[in-house]
Amino acid sequence: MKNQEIAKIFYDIAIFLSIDNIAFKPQAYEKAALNIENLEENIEDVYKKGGKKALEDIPGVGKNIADCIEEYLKTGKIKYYKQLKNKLPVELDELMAIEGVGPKKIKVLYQKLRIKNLKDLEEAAKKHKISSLFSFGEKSEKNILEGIAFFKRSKGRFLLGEILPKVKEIEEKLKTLKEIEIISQAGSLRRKKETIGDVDFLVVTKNPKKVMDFFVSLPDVDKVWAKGATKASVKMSGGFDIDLRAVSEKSYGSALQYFTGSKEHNIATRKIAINKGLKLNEYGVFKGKRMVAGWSEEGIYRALGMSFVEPELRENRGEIEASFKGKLPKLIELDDIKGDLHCHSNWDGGENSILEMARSAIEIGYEYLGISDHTKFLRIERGLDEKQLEKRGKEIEKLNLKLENENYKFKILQGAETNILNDGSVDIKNKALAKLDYVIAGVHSSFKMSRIKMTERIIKAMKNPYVKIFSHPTGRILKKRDEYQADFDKILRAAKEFKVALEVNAYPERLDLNDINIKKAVEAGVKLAINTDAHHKDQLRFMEFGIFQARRGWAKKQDIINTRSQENLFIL
DNA sequence: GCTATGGATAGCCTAGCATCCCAATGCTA
Repeated sequence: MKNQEIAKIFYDIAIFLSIDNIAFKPQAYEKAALNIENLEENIEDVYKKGGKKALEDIPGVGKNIADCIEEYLKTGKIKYYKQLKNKLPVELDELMAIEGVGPKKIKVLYQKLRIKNLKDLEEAAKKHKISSLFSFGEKSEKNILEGIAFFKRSKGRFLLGEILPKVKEIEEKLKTLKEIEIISQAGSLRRKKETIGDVDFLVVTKNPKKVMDFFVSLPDVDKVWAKGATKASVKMSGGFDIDLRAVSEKSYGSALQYFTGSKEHNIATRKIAINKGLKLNEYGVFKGKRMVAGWSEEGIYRALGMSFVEPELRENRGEIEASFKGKLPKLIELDDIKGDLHCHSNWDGGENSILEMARSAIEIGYEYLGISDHTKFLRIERGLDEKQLEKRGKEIEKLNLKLENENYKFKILQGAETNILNDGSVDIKNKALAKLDYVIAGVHSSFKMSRIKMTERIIKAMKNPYVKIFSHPTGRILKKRDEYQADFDKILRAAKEFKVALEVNAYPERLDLNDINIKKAVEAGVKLAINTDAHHKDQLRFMEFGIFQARRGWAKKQDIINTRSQENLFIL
């Protein structure tokens, strides 16, 4: 789909325009980008069906932007974008990825030091060329170096959320080849890790050559790293690599087990095989020369005396022992979810009306949707104050009546995502909080507090009797910002004591809590809420990423409050 | 640049925070 490519260009144009202090246009391009990014239909199809007119029906797309889209679909280029890029030939992605570096600084860095990319930036910072620049100082230089170090640690990995849709598309294309009898994802992708290094596919075929030929000639293949009889490796236009391996049917299970990993899990399973006088490799489980298992993964584990281990658990973090004892958890599934408790409407910075959000939730099959708009401290997100919350409450009551009249068994809940201020208080008065169905509290400012202060700040907010959910509890942004410093064990104890659920934020850039912290919470008996933090109705679909994460953290249905019906949500 | 409405023009985009330099700017949510 060209949707993502076009959205990306418009996001870049927005940045270029804001560098030049141009008013309003950046927001216009950003808005168009967001809507194109979230468009369910292929934008090429939209154009084919209805021409430019149909493009202009996309919200935020007017005549000019429609022209750009048309130009891109016809020529693969947008001249306007090229002009902007020529004027400031820098790697926006790389530079913007560094926290503390934004559009204006990028311009200064280019004009004064000809810094085009991360490499230039790092060199300049190390040579202390930056601290002497106007509007920069020693601290900015230090922050830039720290930012680069952080970026490097997470470099070369892709967010599950950005890669999975592309992988599904490629998988569908491969499935069209009749020589492919079975195809499966493998590797960290199948284990649903939050970031993915490269994509692994495993296929069963009697004609591997044909499969390999087809694979390396897929339209989005940029470069073929290797191509052999049973394995090929390519670089895709999206920047990520895909490995494809062909195996025979009788070894499919063992190959899948082997290529799914993790490495640590595999080392452990192979040791178990040795202890039982067996040998486990990618071709099967062998007793001497006799193959005793290999066709199915279940068979592999059975041969080792284990029950099947879900891919998300295969990290050698206790799943092997639990499997032997028959104590593996029955993991939460997407179908268990009855509603989403964290999303934003156009009352704050969100894109869609409350009703549009609700209708999307109904379509998914939810029983309820909690609208949790930002509150007043977050001015940029047009956070609501007490009066606006009251007004919104009346609107929600009306909408609930409307939906009831349409015979839906569905309820919109009144929530709010309040801000935990530096002193641990919440930015909305209790009297107003009391009128809501539930309250979320989250940290949205002053991330660099000391560990002790931050922990106290959070725990104080949890003590507020109206706060039911602590949102994105560690504050990290994948590949961009580390967690803030806080004592998570203390927070867990407080969550338990003050009956606050911790959020598993499903937004692909957040996935916060992470797997390890989810497991800690589950073990501590702290309840969790898997929420999308959707700012657009289509983002309610992010729920699956929260589910993956929760599964990696050993969470069961009972651990998650929004698997319950609405009346029992907050009995913690 | 888009949307809404008076159909050519207004309105949209804010505030806290860190840093840099001691008032202003840029970044971030």
